[in-house]
Amino acid sequence: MRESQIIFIAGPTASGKSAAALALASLRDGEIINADAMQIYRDLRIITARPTPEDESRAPHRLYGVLDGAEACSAGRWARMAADAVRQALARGKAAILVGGAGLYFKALEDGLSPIPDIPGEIRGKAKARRAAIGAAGFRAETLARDPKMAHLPEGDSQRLMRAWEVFEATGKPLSHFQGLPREPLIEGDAQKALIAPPRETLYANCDARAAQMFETGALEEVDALLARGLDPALPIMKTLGVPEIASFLRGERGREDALLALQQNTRRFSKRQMTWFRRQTTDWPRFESPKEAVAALSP
RNA sequence: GCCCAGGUAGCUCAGUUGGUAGAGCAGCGGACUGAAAAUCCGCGUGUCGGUGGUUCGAUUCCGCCCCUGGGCA
Repeated sequence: MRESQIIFIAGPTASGKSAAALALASLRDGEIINADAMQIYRDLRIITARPTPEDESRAPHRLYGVLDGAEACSAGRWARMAADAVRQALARGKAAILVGGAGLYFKALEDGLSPIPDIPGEIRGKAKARRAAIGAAGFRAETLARDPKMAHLPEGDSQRLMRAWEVFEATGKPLSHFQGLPREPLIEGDAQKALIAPPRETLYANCDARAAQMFETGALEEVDALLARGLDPALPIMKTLGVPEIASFLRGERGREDALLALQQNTRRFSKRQMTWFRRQTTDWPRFESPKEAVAALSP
């Protein structure tokens, strides 16, 4: 019996996932599919640590830089695109190697998401305006009136409260109603999984070094170009790690060194959050301290 | 060498008229169903420089020592 042709490689930022995927792609004759929330946008190659054009040419890479920054991706949209990419790879007789740091994305693909109708974009603005008008506490109360099962959400969790508010606004039914419906996995069969979880010290050192390197290799120019587009600041791409930090430097609000330190710190915090997710949510994934070990374990 | 000011959490500091201490930042833990590189929630982690003394009790008062900064020589 041969191993699964679907492979999941997850890990926090700067853990060496991309290199592991590339190594595996040649060993397993696979196509690499992005499972990262920001590398999907084409505007920010450097700051999202997307594989270089040379690396991308060494094996098929899917879902990298396929969306314009003016678009908003989502876990659901990604999962549908990823499911297609997996099917296509398998149809070509290739392994599908999904790599990324977005735990929710893997979960969405593997378990499926509840069947919730698409919510029109305008409703988001409506929710935002409503919250601004009646305040955080009032907005939470109004949302709980629409969906009492959201009571576990603190008033500060604007995003989840707005989501619940929006779903009711658009469908007339509580979000929890939809969440109670069965979910359908978007892929067939089990995937082979590997979590790359380097020791914290190593991980943090990698985060720091990589951020410094980004500053030396065009990160500032890249963000400058993004800002020049004048996109809606609420778009996901505008919240990419490094964009706010570098933007404030470009505006003259802080020094370059200060911006770098902030990016390094925020990157470390991000990787810590990712590790919390993986540690708690992917308990059944085999873990490896280095990309090398993960590759070895997944090799044919 | 002398004088002065300090030595309290990883950092910057507050404080205790004597009852073993608390803020900010940093850090750590956690939640997570279409914004997830997002959005939130929680948690002081400490030989109060060292050592003697006074005291029922010293981080606090006193002596000596060590260290740091400034001044005078």
